[in-house]
Amino acid sequence: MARKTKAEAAATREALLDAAEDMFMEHGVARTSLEQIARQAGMTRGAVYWHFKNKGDMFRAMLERVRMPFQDLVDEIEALEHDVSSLEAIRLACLQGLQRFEQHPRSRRVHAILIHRCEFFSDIDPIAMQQEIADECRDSLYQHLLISQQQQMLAEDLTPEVATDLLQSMLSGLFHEWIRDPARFSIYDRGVPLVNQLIGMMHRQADTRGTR
Amino acid sequence: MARKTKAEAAATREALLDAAEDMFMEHGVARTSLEQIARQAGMTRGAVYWHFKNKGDMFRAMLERVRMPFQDLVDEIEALEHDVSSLEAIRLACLQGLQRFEQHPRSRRVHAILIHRCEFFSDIDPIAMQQEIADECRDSLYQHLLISQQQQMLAEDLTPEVATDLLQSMLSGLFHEWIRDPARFSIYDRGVPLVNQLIGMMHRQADTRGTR
DNA sequence: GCGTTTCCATACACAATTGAATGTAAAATA
DNA sequence: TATTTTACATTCAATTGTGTATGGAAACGC
Repeated sequence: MARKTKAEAAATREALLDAAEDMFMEHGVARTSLEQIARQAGMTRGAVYWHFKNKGDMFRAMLERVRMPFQDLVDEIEALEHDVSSLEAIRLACLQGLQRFEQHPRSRRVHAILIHRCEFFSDIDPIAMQQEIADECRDSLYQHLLISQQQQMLAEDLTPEVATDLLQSMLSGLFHEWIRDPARFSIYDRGVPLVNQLIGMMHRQADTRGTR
Repeated sequence: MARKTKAEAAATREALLDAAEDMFMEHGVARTSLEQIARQAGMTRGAVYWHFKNKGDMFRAMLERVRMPFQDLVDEIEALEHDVSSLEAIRLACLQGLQRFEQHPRSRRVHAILIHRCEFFSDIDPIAMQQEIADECRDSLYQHLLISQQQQMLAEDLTPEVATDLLQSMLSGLFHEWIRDPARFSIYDRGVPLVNQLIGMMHRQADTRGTR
């Protein structure tokens, strides 16, 4: 086979990763062979083994195309409008995150694969990867909720630890329910009221809501 | 090989399922062969193919040993003490469910396998199975929260739909966080304050009582 | 323009599983 | 007790996927 331009080679690499996403999503990671991926991309296994060491290496590369740490969302919010309370920043960051998932089909697909379409294989541990993502989100949430409490924003009977667990669990559960079948409902439409309601309930009561 | 007693045969069937749990948990469903399962149980593949049609059939049998519908939990609560409000019944059923998971290692293991150790294979669709379990739980929650609202137990700004989504998402997220690595924390210890806090916040305000 | 490197196709050897076929001795059964 | 059925073990054929080795033509560096 003739050698390709650097740009062409990079394009086939992307095409291979696209094909991997397709097949992983449709048949699961374990049940798709490298041959299937190659043919889906219009190539042979030779191309796969040229660009990647093996299936695990391919999987890692696929994940690296869609990283989106939660802290980045908060940073974006605070950079955009820097006079919001930390609790409000969290709320907006959550909504922003929901919107991202809704709008980036690649991110959605890859996460769906990570969570529901793969198990152990070669030197890959998807559960540890999920753990890492969740921990990062959780730490970020906790830092900001700690500040919220110091700013007297949290309800009096609510510790930042419980608040973190609540938000983290709710977001995680919402995400899992949605990613199981994204066509079933819009994570944004269902998530917005949940985030607003929960953060509203966490807020120290200053308005007229909740009179007896 | 000598023929076994009916009781002995049933015992080897159970032993095979136990072995399957072990190997599925340790190496994932796709990466464990029927030979590995058989040897783990001290048998050969002949025994496996006698008791089960194939790996998928084995997987189904494994799941059937640990079914625990959420509605059953509520029924138990209401049978035990029949003069509690529906909101309180939900709360107690949640706590009961948490305790079950903590106490029944087999249930924990099988769910961990269903969620994190398997993907598509043969005619099995684990995601659909998770969907089924989640839907059953969700429907049950909704029915009881609807009644709670009719009994004027819910906060005025809280619809039963949002309440259902909140509780379901929170429970689902808590469960997913925990099942990813059950040794990390106790789902009961972390879950009890979450359930109490969330349901407390959902409750129509009658006094300034905190969590308990 | 020439050697070198790159990008990929083709071919091959090897291991791992699967399902089914067959064997068999003891338990059920009548 | 004679016969049938059960509960496995053993063996075999066939498939499938993997990693690697090899080849070739075009792109790249000089």
